[in-house]
Amino acid sequence: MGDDTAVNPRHNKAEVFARLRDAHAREVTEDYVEMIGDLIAEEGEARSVALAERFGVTAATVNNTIKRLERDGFVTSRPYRSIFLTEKGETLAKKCRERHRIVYNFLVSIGIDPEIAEFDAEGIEHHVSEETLRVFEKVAKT
Amino acid sequence: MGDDTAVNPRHNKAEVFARLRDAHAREVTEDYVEMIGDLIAEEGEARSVALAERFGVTAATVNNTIKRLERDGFVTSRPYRSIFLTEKGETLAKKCRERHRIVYNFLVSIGIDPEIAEFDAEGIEHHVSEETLRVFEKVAKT
DNA sequence: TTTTAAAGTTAGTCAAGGCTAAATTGATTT
DNA sequence: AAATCAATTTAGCCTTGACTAACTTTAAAA
Repeated sequence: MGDDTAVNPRHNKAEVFARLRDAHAREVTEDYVEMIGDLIAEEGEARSVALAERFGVTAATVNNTIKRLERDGFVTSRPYRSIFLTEKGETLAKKCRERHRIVYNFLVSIGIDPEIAEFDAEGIEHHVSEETLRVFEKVAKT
Repeated sequence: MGDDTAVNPRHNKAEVFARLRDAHAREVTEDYVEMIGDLIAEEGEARSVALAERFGVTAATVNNTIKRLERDGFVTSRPYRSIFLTEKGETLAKKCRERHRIVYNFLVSIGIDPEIAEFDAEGIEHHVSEETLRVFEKVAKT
Protein backbone atom coordinates (compact mmCIF):
# COMPACT_ATOMS: atom_id res chain seq x y z
CA MET A 1 0.00 0.00 0.00
CA GLY A 2 0.93 3.66 -0.25
CA ASP A 3 2.09 3.49 -3.86
CA ASP A 4 -1.43 4.13 -5.02
CA THR A 5 -0.13 7.36 -6.50
CA ALA A 6 2.23 5.63 -8.85
CA VAL A 7 -0.45 3.25 -10.00
CA ASN A 8 -3.23 5.76 -10.51
CA PRO A 9 -2.39 9.46 -10.44
CA ARG A 10 -6.05 10.34 -10.02
CA HIS A 11 -5.79 9.17 -6.42
CA ASN A 12 -4.02 11.40 -3.91
CA LYS A 13 -5.13 14.59 -5.53
CA ALA A 14 -5.18 16.39 -2.21
CA GLU A 15 -2.06 18.34 -3.15
CA VAL A 16 -3.63 19.55 -6.38
CA PHE A 17 -6.64 20.90 -4.53
CA ALA A 18 -4.55 22.45 -1.79
CA ARG A 19 -2.67 24.36 -4.48
CA LEU A 20 -5.95 25.33 -6.05
CA ARG A 21 -7.19 26.78 -2.75
CA ASP A 22 -3.95 28.72 -2.40
CA ALA A 23 -4.29 30.09 -5.90
CA HIS A 24 -7.79 31.18 -5.13
CA ALA A 25 -6.72 32.99 -1.99
CA ARG A 26 -4.26 35.00 -4.07
CA GLU A 27 -6.64 35.88 -6.90
CA VAL A 28 -8.27 38.95 -5.45
CA THR A 29 -4.94 40.34 -4.29
CA GLU A 30 -3.48 39.87 -7.74
CA ASP A 31 -6.44 41.41 -9.51
CA TYR A 32 -6.35 44.43 -7.22
CA VAL A 33 -2.64 45.20 -7.47
CA GLU A 34 -2.84 44.76 -11.22
CA MET A 35 -5.80 47.13 -11.45
CA ILE A 36 -4.25 49.67 -9.11
CA GLY A 37 -1.15 49.62 -11.30
CA ASP A 38 -3.28 50.14 -14.40
CA LEU A 39 -5.12 53.05 -12.83
CA ILE A 40 -1.94 54.77 -11.76
CA ALA A 41 -0.54 54.33 -15.26
CA GLU A 42 -3.71 55.50 -17.00
CA GLU A 43 -5.09 58.14 -14.68
CA GLY A 44 -2.17 59.09 -12.50
CA GLU A 45 -3.78 57.75 -9.33
CA ALA A 46 -5.90 54.92 -7.98
CA ARG A 47 -9.11 56.04 -6.28
CA SER A 48 -11.43 53.55 -4.71
CA VAL A 49 -14.38 54.79 -6.73
CA ALA A 50 -12.53 53.74 -9.89
CA LEU A 51 -11.69 50.33 -8.45
CA ALA A 52 -15.32 49.80 -7.46
CA GLU A 53 -16.50 50.71 -10.93
CA ARG A 54 -14.00 48.50 -12.73
CA PHE A 55 -14.56 45.48 -10.53
CA GLY A 56 -18.30 45.99 -10.40
CA VAL A 57 -18.49 45.96 -6.59
CA THR A 58 -19.50 48.54 -3.99
CA ALA A 59 -17.20 51.09 -2.42
CA ALA A 60 -17.52 49.29 0.90
CA THR A 61 -16.16 46.09 -0.62
CA VAL A 62 -13.20 47.96 -2.09
CA ASN A 63 -12.53 49.47 1.30
CA ASN A 64 -12.43 46.07 2.97
CA THR A 65 -10.13 44.68 0.35
CA ILE A 66 -7.76 47.63 0.46
CA LYS A 67 -7.48 47.21 4.23
CA ARG A 68 -6.50 43.61 3.71
CA LEU A 69 -3.97 44.52 1.04
CA GLU A 70 -2.53 47.13 3.35
CA ARG A 71 -2.34 44.63 6.20
CA ASP A 72 -0.49 42.26 3.86
CA GLY A 73 1.92 44.95 2.71
CA PHE A 74 0.87 45.37 -0.91
CA VAL A 75 -0.48 48.92 -0.73
CA THR A 76 -0.44 52.02 1.41
CA SER A 77 -3.41 54.30 1.88
CA ARG A 78 -4.55 57.20 4.02
CA PRO A 79 -8.21 58.03 4.70
CA TYR A 80 -9.86 59.92 1.84
CA ARG A 81 -6.69 59.74 -0.22
CA SER A 82 -5.70 57.63 -3.19
CA ILE A 83 -4.04 54.24 -3.00
CA PHE A 84 -0.37 53.49 -3.66
CA LEU A 85 1.47 50.26 -4.36
CA THR A 86 4.39 49.34 -2.12
CA GLU A 87 7.55 47.82 -3.60
CA LYS A 88 6.04 44.43 -2.90
CA GLY A 89 2.77 45.42 -4.55
CA GLU A 90 4.56 46.89 -7.53
CA THR A 91 6.56 43.71 -8.04
CA LEU A 92 3.46 41.55 -7.87
CA ALA A 93 1.55 43.86 -10.21
CA LYS A 94 4.32 43.71 -12.75
CA LYS A 95 4.44 39.94 -12.61
CA CYS A 96 0.66 39.71 -12.98
CA ARG A 97 0.50 42.14 -15.86
CA GLU A 98 3.19 40.16 -17.67
CA ARG A 99 1.46 36.86 -17.01
CA HIS A 100 -1.87 38.26 -18.14
CA ARG A 101 -0.30 39.49 -21.35
CA ILE A 102 1.26 36.10 -22.07
CA VAL A 103 -1.98 34.20 -21.46
CA TYR A 104 -4.00 36.67 -23.54
CA ASN A 105 -1.55 36.62 -26.45
CA PHE A 106 -1.41 32.85 -26.33
CA LEU A 107 -5.18 32.49 -26.53
CA VAL A 108 -5.37 34.92 -29.43
CA SER A 109 -2.49 33.15 -31.18
CA ILE A 110 -4.33 29.83 -31.21
CA GLY A 111 -7.33 31.48 -32.79
CA ILE A 112 -9.58 32.65 -29.99
CA ASP A 113 -11.57 35.83 -30.49
CA PRO A 114 -9.84 38.72 -28.69
CA GLU A 115 -12.90 39.60 -26.65
CA ILE A 116 -13.38 36.03 -25.44
CA ALA A 117 -9.64 35.76 -24.86
CA GLU A 118 -9.89 38.76 -22.56
CA PHE A 119 -12.65 37.08 -20.55
CA ASP A 120 -10.93 33.72 -20.30
CA ALA A 121 -7.45 35.11 -19.63
CA GLU A 122 -8.73 36.86 -16.52
CA GLY A 123 -9.78 33.50 -15.05
CA ILE A 124 -6.98 31.35 -16.42
CA GLU A 125 -4.03 33.57 -15.49
CA HIS A 126 -4.19 32.73 -11.79
CA HIS A 127 -3.93 29.01 -12.47
CA VAL A 128 -1.04 28.79 -14.87
CA SER A 129 2.24 27.38 -13.58
CA GLU A 130 5.58 28.86 -14.57
CA GLU A 131 6.24 25.84 -16.79
CA THR A 132 2.96 26.22 -18.64
CA LEU A 133 3.50 29.96 -18.97
CA ARG A 134 6.83 29.33 -20.70
CA VAL A 135 5.15 26.99 -23.17
CA PHE A 136 2.36 29.53 -23.79
CA GLU A 137 5.01 32.14 -24.52
CA LYS A 138 6.83 29.89 -26.93
CA VAL A 139 3.66 28.86 -28.75
CA ALA A 140 2.49 32.46 -29.11
CA LYS A 141 5.85 33.46 -30.60
CA THR A 142 5.55 30.87 -33.36
CA MET B 1 -18.67 59.22 -23.55
CA GLY B 2 -19.80 55.64 -23.12
CA ASP B 3 -17.72 54.30 -26.01
CA ASP B 4 -14.75 53.93 -23.72
CA THR B 5 -15.11 50.21 -24.21
CA ALA B 6 -14.53 50.37 -27.92
CA VAL B 7 -11.46 52.55 -27.50
CA ASN B 8 -9.83 50.64 -24.68
CA PRO B 9 -11.21 47.24 -23.74
CA ARG B 10 -9.37 47.34 -20.43
CA HIS B 11 -11.95 49.81 -19.16
CA ASN B 12 -15.40 48.55 -18.17
CA LYS B 13 -14.14 45.22 -17.03
CA ALA B 14 -16.87 44.90 -14.44
CA GLU B 15 -18.61 42.24 -16.50
CA VAL B 16 -15.45 40.17 -16.77
CA PHE B 17 -15.03 40.16 -13.01
CA ALA B 18 -18.70 39.42 -12.39
CA ARG B 19 -18.33 36.36 -14.56
CA LEU B 20 -15.16 35.44 -12.71
CA ARG B 21 -16.99 35.59 -9.37
CA ASP B 22 -19.74 33.38 -10.81
CA ALA B 23 -17.19 30.87 -12.05
CA HIS B 24 -15.62 30.78 -8.65
CA ALA B 25 -18.93 30.12 -6.94
CA ARG B 26 -19.37 27.06 -9.15
CA GLU B 27 -15.88 25.63 -8.71
CA VAL B 28 -16.37 23.66 -5.53
CA THR B 29 -19.68 22.25 -6.76
CA GLU B 30 -18.06 21.13 -9.99
CA ASP B 31 -15.08 19.57 -8.27
CA TYR B 32 -17.33 17.69 -5.87
CA VAL B 33 -19.76 16.24 -8.41
CA GLU B 34 -16.82 15.25 -10.59
CA MET B 35 -15.09 13.54 -7.66
CA ILE B 36 -18.28 11.85 -6.47
CA GLY B 37 -18.74 10.50 -9.99
CA ASP B 38 -15.16 9.24 -10.03
CA LEU B 39 -15.58 7.52 -6.67
CA ILE B 40 -18.80 5.80 -7.70
CA ALA B 41 -17.10 4.62 -10.89
CA GLU B 42 -13.95 3.45 -9.13
CA GLU B 43 -15.15 2.19 -5.79
CA GLY B 44 -18.87 1.64 -6.29
CA GLU B 45 -19.86 4.34 -3.82
CA ALA B 46 -18.91 7.80 -2.61
CA ARG B 47 -18.20 8.03 1.12
CA SER B 48 -17.36 11.29 2.76
CA VAL B 49 -14.14 9.91 4.20
CA ALA B 50 -12.90 9.32 0.66
CA LEU B 51 -13.91 12.81 -0.44
CA ALA B 52 -12.12 14.31 2.56
CA GLU B 53 -8.98 12.37 1.77
CA ARG B 54 -8.96 13.25 -1.93
CA PHE B 55 -9.64 16.94 -1.43
CA GLY B 56 -7.35 17.19 1.57
CA VAL B 57 -9.99 18.71 3.84
CA THR B 58 -11.63 17.54 7.05
CA ALA B 59 -14.74 15.39 7.26
CA ALA B 60 -16.63 18.35 8.74
CA THR B 61 -15.88 20.43 5.66
CA VAL B 62 -17.11 17.65 3.40
CA ASN B 63 -20.28 17.45 5.43
CA ASN B 64 -20.96 21.17 5.02
CA THR B 65 -20.33 21.02 1.31
CA ILE B 66 -22.51 17.97 0.77
CA LYS B 67 -25.36 19.73 2.56
CA ARG B 68 -24.97 22.65 0.19
CA LEU B 69 -24.89 20.34 -2.84
CA GLU B 70 -28.00 18.61 -1.55
CA ARG B 71 -29.75 21.92 -1.01
CA ASP B 72 -28.86 22.86 -4.59
CA GLY B 73 -30.14 19.55 -5.98
CA PHE B 74 -26.86 17.98 -7.13
CA VAL B 75 -26.72 15.07 -4.70
CA THR B 76 -28.86 13.06 -2.32
CA SER B 77 -27.62 11.69 0.98
CA ARG B 78 -28.95 10.05 4.14
CA PRO B 79 -27.19 10.24 7.51
CA TYR B 80 -24.30 7.78 7.80
CA ARG B 81 -24.89 6.55 4.26
CA SER B 82 -23.02 7.14 1.03
CA ILE B 83 -23.64 10.00 -1.37
CA PHE B 84 -25.48 9.78 -4.69
CA LEU B 85 -25.63 12.12 -7.66
CA THR B 86 -29.02 13.31 -8.85
CA GLU B 87 -29.80 13.55 -12.56
CA LYS B 88 -28.70 17.17 -12.37
CA GLY B 89 -25.50 16.21 -10.56
CA GLU B 90 -24.80 13.42 -13.02
CA THR B 91 -25.21 15.78 -15.96
CA LEU B 92 -22.88 18.35 -14.44
CA ALA B 93 -20.32 15.68 -13.52
CA LYS B 94 -20.30 14.38 -17.05
CA LYS B 95 -19.81 17.87 -18.49
CA CYS B 96 -16.99 18.59 -16.05
CA ARG B 97 -15.21 15.31 -16.69
CA GLU B 98 -15.37 15.96 -20.42
CA ARG B 99 -14.12 19.52 -20.05
CA HIS B 100 -11.30 18.41 -17.77
CA ARG B 101 -10.26 15.82 -20.31
CA ILE B 102 -10.20 18.37 -23.12
CA VAL B 103 -8.15 20.88 -21.14
CA TYR B 104 -5.71 18.21 -19.97
CA ASN B 105 -5.24 16.75 -23.44
CA PHE B 106 -4.78 20.20 -24.89
CA LEU B 107 -2.05 21.10 -22.41
CA VAL B 108 -0.24 17.83 -23.04
CA SER B 109 -0.58 18.30 -26.80
CA ILE B 110 1.24 21.64 -26.73
CA GLY B 111 4.10 20.05 -24.85
CA ILE B 112 3.35 20.41 -21.15
CA ASP B 113 4.52 17.68 -18.81
CA PRO B 114 1.56 15.41 -17.94
CA GLU B 115 1.98 15.89 -14.21
CA ILE B 116 2.04 19.67 -14.51
CA ALA B 117 -0.84 19.51 -16.98
CA GLU B 118 -2.86 17.67 -14.33
CA PHE B 119 -2.19 20.43 -11.80
CA ASP B 120 -2.93 23.28 -14.15
CA ALA B 121 -5.98 21.67 -15.77
CA GLU B 122 -7.67 21.49 -12.38
CA GLY B 123 -7.45 25.25 -12.04
CA ILE B 124 -7.96 26.23 -15.66
CA GLU B 125 -11.00 24.05 -16.44
CA HIS B 126 -13.41 26.23 -14.48
CA HIS B 127 -12.46 29.31 -16.47
CA VAL B 128 -12.61 28.11 -20.03
CA SER B 129 -15.50 29.32 -22.17
CA GLU B 130 -17.26 27.01 -24.63
CA GLU B 131 -15.59 28.84 -27.49
CA THR B 132 -12.12 28.36 -26.06
CA LEU B 133 -12.89 24.74 -25.24
CA ARG B 134 -13.74 24.10 -28.91
CA VAL B 135 -10.44 25.59 -30.00
CA PHE B 136 -8.55 23.52 -27.39
CA GLU B 137 -10.25 20.41 -28.74
CA LYS B 138 -9.33 21.26 -32.30
CA VAL B 139 -5.72 22.07 -31.47
CA ALA B 140 -5.28 18.87 -29.48
CA LYS B 141 -6.61 16.81 -32.39
CA THR B 142 -3.99 18.22 -34.74
C1' DT C 1 -18.66 81.36 2.45
C1' DT C 2 -22.06 78.32 2.62
C1' DT C 3 -24.22 74.55 0.41
C1' DT C 4 -24.25 70.49 -1.96
C1' DA C 5 -22.58 66.52 -4.37
C1' DA C 6 -19.29 63.01 -4.70
C1' DA C 7 -16.10 60.07 -2.45
C1' DG C 8 -14.83 57.47 1.27
C1' DT C 9 -15.69 55.21 5.77
C1' DT C 10 -18.02 52.51 9.33
C1' DA C 11 -21.21 49.25 11.19
C1' DG C 12 -23.73 45.37 10.71
C1' DT C 13 -25.34 41.28 7.90
C1' DC C 14 -24.76 37.18 5.08
C1' DA C 15 -22.97 32.88 2.56
C1' DA C 16 -19.10 30.08 1.36
C1' DG C 17 -15.66 27.32 2.77
C1' DG C 18 -12.31 26.26 5.89
C1' DC C 19 -11.06 24.52 10.87
C1' DT C 20 -11.25 21.88 15.81
C1' DA C 21 -13.47 19.41 19.36
C1' DA C 22 -17.02 16.63 20.95
C1' DA C 23 -20.92 13.59 20.31
C1' DT C 24 -23.16 10.01 17.84
C1' DT C 25 -23.82 6.03 14.85
C1' DG C 26 -22.58 1.76 12.57
C1' DA C 27 -19.67 -2.12 11.96
C1' DT C 28 -16.28 -5.31 13.59
C1' DT C 29 -14.02 -7.96 17.10
C1' DT C 30 -13.70 -10.23 21.13
C1' DA D 1 -23.60 -9.03 23.88
C1' DA D 2 -20.33 -5.76 24.86
C1' DA D 3 -16.53 -3.19 23.68
C1' DT D 4 -14.09 -0.78 20.44
C1' DC D 5 -12.95 1.64 16.37
C1' DA D 6 -13.90 4.11 12.26
C1' DA D 7 -17.07 7.12 10.03
C1' DT D 8 -20.20 10.68 10.36
C1' DT D 9 -22.48 14.47 12.35
C1' DT D 10 -23.00 18.58 15.18
C1' DA D 11 -21.65 22.83 17.29
C1' DG D 12 -18.97 26.63 17.35
C1' DC D 13 -15.38 29.44 15.46
C1' DC D 14 -12.70 32.02 11.73
C1' DT D 15 -11.62 34.63 7.24
C1' DT D 16 -12.87 36.21 2.80
C1' DG D 17 -15.62 38.75 0.05
C1' DA D 18 -19.90 40.38 -0.94
C1' DC D 19 -23.96 43.58 0.44
C1' DT D 20 -26.94 47.85 2.48
C1' DA D 21 -27.55 51.82 5.16
C1' DA D 22 -25.93 55.56 7.54
C1' DC D 23 -22.39 58.75 8.41
C1' DT D 24 -18.22 61.78 7.52
C1' DT D 25 -14.99 64.16 4.73
C1' DT D 26 -13.49 66.52 0.74
C1' DA D 27 -14.06 69.22 -3.22
C1' DA D 28 -16.83 72.02 -6.23
C1' DA D 29 -20.58 75.28 -7.19
C1' DA D 30 -23.55 78.83 -6.05
